[in-house]
Amino acid sequence: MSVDQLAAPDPEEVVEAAKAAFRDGAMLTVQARCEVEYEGRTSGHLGPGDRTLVAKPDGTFLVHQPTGHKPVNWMPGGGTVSPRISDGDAVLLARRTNPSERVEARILEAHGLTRFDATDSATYEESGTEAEMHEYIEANPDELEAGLRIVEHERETKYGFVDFFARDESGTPVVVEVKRIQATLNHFDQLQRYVSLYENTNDEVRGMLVAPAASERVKRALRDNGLEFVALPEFETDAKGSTEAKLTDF
Amino acid sequence: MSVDQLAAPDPEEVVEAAKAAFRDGAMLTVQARCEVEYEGRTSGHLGPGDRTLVAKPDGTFLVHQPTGHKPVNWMPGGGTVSPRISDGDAVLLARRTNPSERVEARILEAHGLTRFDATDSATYEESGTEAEMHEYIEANPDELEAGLRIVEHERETKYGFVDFFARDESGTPVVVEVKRIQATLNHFDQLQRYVSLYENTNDEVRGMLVAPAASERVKRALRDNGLEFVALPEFETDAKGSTEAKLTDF
DNA sequence: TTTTAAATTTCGATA
DNA sequence: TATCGAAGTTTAAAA
Repeated sequence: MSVDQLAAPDPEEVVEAAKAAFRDGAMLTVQARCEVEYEGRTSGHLGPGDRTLVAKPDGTFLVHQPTGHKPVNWMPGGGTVSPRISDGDAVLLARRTNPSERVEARILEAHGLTRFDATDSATYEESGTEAEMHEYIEANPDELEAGLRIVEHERETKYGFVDFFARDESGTPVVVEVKRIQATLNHFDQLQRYVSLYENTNDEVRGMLVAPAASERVKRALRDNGLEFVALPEFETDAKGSTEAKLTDF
Repeated sequence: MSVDQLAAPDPEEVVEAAKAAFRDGAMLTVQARCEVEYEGRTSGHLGPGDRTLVAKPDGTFLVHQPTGHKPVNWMPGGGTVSPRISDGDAVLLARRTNPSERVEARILEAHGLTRFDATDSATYEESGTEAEMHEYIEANPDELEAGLRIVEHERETKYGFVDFFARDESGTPVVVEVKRIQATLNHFDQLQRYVSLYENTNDEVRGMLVAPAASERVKRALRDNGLEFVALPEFETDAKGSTEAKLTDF
């Protein structure tokens, strides 16, 4: 069986099970009342409460409260998790270097513990990414503007990469920045930076921000600075249709 | 006891336990071989493999592979998770609206299941944030430059918020952008955007990027555009010292 | 509800 | 190894 469960383990059992799991490359999940300390890029403390702790063989360590998407404390992979007894409690210490940081969970009471010898060779296959949007634009530049020709994709400049370098019908250079999501002021910044680069060497250059949508403030910033916004609403995606379809299963 | 564990539950047991947990506001953790589908802002598929599934009472749903910090699939809180039997398998469907999206985990084989009636009233207390850096600068403007006076904190402009609006010893306006981490080109962009606003109405304006450090590329971009970088190295934080101190515990 | 910017962002690609 | 930009980013605060 690939799973071993312990109910209400005492501190020594927690440490033994954790050591064995890490040695064997198994995932560890602990339901516990615990306190947590973090020290690293910032520092913080979390007082006693019930949380689900997850430790992975790659050094990932997660502390999940009963609500919220993000773990309240965590350590990304690359480091190590070491179990020990301290002042009579089981303590899980996750550490890494570069940046140097540590999360320490003091287990005041372990309610449950599960060791999971998991094997997973599958990789996540995703579609609908910005890369696909690039492919679409490269194949259909007319969708942005009639007569637009793509000259170069991902052109490197002194200060960064331009998504597309193009020319319009009259041959004027056009810098194109593409976003998969609603455009933000930071995206405007990026485009502005690229365009100002070309303006230093070439007076005639257009800047075009392409996204499914943009807020009014972003549109005004673009307009005020002689830049253009092109909406590609067909790239707005949600699961409304498919959700409704599946709901008929019920 | 606040934890109930099942070993190798069959599909009906999984669905019953999940329904009961969601009804009672308990956390649910399942170790299982499963397949996962996502449809929403993008779409994706994950073939069969061993993962740890976590469902929270607020609708949060996480699918964790044996490696990596981020869940391979997830649903943030605010929606619902509904269990059912489909083609003989237990299926957990997490949905939400705005944006409309869904994650469906088909459990091919449940190795373990834990229901956790968790109560956690503690909140995370953190220090070392950008807000604290702002407080420090407001109290110690001389650290940025002798004679600098802070005129306004978080001044709103047409294109966004300026961290500090200040004046130097000779009365020249200074726009100050503060970053807690090493400065990036995007941070330079932001400062450039704010400064260009004032340049339209006032020829004399200085732009100052304040951060613990900056890459050479960022420093060059600032220099080339008449902007300034001020290093506050005392805000570089890591846990090196404290980690080494604690290591003496071993 | 929408917008805005921070985040212990993480992650992947690239030089 | 550093740097840069995307992300199903999430989250919290402000308008």
